[in-house]
Amino acid sequence: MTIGAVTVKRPGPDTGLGEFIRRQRELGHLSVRQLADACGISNAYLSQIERGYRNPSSFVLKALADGLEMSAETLYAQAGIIDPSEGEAADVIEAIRHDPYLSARQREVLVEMYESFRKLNDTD
Amino acid sequence: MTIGAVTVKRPGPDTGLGEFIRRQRELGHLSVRQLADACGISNAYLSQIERGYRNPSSFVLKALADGLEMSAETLYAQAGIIDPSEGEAADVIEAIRHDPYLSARQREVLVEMYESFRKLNDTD
DNA sequence: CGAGAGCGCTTGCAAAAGTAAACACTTCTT
DNA sequence: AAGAAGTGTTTACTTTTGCAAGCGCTCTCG
Repeated sequence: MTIGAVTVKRPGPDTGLGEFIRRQRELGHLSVRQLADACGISNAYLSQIERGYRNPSSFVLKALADGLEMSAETLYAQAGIIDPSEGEAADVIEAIRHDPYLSARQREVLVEMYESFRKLNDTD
Repeated sequence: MTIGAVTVKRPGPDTGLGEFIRRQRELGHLSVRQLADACGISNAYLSQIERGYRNPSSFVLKALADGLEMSAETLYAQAGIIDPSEGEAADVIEAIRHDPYLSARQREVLVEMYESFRKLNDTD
């Protein structure tokens, strides 16, 4: 929320998961209603989740992972619901480097594209 | 439940998860109260979960996984909350899909590029 | 200037989660 | 036999989830 020139952090308790969801949604250029519809939940509820006022059930979490087109595990790790060590978020660059079916040139292209995406997201 | 000589399946809807939890609990020789205490939930509630009358939140599910000393993933897979295949192969696609810093669209682009590379290499 | 459509957010309520305190039953002890 | 302590289950209750409907705001279009 913005008041005057200052962005104020809202009170909602423990917004770790909510902020993560919001960031993912914004990266996908989706409105609250669009993502909520895609997940089959109400926009009101999604808004509350993102600001940490509601604590989604496992089913809603699953729907959110699907709606965000991401692994449910990644979302659960963010929610602190599984240990990050379980189903470790594998490093993309490492995986590309170790893939025996790619050429050196192809590996280079993929890594560069991945890194440029990451850089783009930083400046959003 | 047993009536006469016949074991009758109780009405509770969709007992897949509940039956799994009960089996695991019995394998560990724990009573309902013991497991419930270990999980920080009420014994009444655990009883209801096992018989499919309640639908535990993600936090309760996590607590149950801990109480049963099993991977949360395994339990979530049983609950139908994650795809059982998730979290196994740490190949490039998995790594991309797990990366929390990419947008859905970016993940899609990277996966498509990777797959087209693989396809190209097949016909060599 | 309206009118309409989009945005995120608030409110009030129905439905479900989750608990405390019982119940009925078995088993072991005195 | 009576009591204590264990088992799983039921009931009555409070709290939280999740939604429909609306609010206030901004932006675009005729």
